Amino acid sequence: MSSPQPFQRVNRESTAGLITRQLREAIMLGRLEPGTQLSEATLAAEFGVSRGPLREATQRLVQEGLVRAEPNRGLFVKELDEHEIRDLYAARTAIESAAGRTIIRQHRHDAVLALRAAYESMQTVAEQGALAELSNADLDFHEVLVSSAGSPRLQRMHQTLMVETRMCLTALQGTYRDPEDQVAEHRRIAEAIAAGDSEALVDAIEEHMQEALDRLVPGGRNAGASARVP
Amino acid sequence: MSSPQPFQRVNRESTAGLITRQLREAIMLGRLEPGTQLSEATLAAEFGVSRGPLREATQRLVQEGLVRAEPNRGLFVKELDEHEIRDLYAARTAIESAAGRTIIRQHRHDAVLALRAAYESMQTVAEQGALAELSNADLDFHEVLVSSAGSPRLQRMHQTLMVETRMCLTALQGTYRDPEDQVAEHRRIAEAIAAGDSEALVDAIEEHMQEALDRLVPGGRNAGASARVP
DNA sequence: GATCGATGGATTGTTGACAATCGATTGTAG
DNA sequence: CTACAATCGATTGTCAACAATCCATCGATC
Repeated sequence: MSSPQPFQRVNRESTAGLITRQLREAIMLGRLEPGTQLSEATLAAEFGVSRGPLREATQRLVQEGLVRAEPNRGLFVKELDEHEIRDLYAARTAIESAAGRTIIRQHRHDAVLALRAAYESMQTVAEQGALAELSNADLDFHEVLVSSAGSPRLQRMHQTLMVETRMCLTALQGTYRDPEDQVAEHRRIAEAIAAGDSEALVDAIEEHMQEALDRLVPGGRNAGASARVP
Repeated sequence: MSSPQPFQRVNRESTAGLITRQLREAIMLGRLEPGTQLSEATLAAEFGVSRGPLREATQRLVQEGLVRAEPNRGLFVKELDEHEIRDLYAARTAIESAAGRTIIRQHRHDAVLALRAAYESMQTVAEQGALAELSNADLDFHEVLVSSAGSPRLQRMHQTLMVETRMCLTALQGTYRDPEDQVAEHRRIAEAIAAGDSEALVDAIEEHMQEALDRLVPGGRNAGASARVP
């Protein structure tokens, strides 16, 4: 046997899949603003397909939580309020902590190397002052973190969360933050894993998420899901 | 203003939603055995609807991971191999630990009460010797655990995992286990939360999941996702 | 003047038929 | 008897038209 996979399976992605990707990206990057109504007929015409595949695509996005469907009313791009954003980051904390703990438990040195490479890549673009690229490198780091855990389910759940995260980042585009701090937080996460210190890892991730939240929801302070008593 | 929600919104569930639920339940309870091919035409005829809504329903299940779609071949009920089951329980560990930690962090005494009620309910059915009911009560406990955390995203991810869990339980229907142990494990989880001890909580959940794994995959021992070196 | 009811426009929800694709079967040549 | 090629059946993928539903606007009545 020569190479294990001489050729990649010819990828005949379904049209629904293609449309899903395009729509998801449009939402993610803010090209479709939150709250916008999506007309099936209009979109179908724009994509040059029938309403069948398009409907399938939008239904996927509904299930991903990026689109809200009001029965017999229409489809609307999901709007993320403060509550939603908090929940998003809580969920990310859960997934990414679990991923990190898994890596630690399995002594995955290759994962550590990949994570170091990821934050060093952040460092590089940070020094170049490419803020947009830094954002991508940031997301890449988290992607590497979760994919290194080798859990398809965690990874799939995380992907959805990362799309929403990108929505948030798009929303506060322009806000400045010290790139060095940003890189440092990720280094701290990676090195906690390298050191096999689960507690330090969870602390690092929780603080990292809190940091992000503070920039996204400047007003609200602690207040978990409850806030029943003032 | 009288009651905050005098009446619940009239629930006109879409036909696709109804079909999705029915199919999901059939898969969950083993009425549709893993590996079975699902014919759109046949199913549509059985449900008495067109292929449109039915297709939408199956696509949802595909995205939930309960059904595998081979392009131009057909739909097949997902089969859970050992690897999948391990991943499933790893993902559950992640979600449920996070849920528990959230409850602890927010000092949600109501959640503790709900959890105690849940395992006491287990205790009751265990004493009555109703094994099928005990299974349900078991799943209920975990449902309460995650829903108490008040995170829509964690809860949604968990629901999917619980359906797969039910598939597993259906598969090993008939295997006996000491009900007292089963209840005790859940009590330990609940009391770790009551005590606010995050570490004890995670330990309890991890052992609980390991216990379940041991019964589901008797052959395989540790071996995470790797098993590279014997 | 305010409330209730009817009409209109637009949207989704649903349907049945058509086309493209794939795997298995069968037939044929070597 | 084996290997290859064409055919066949079945399935999904796709489409355009139809029906049902909802919201907004407008008019009538109290």
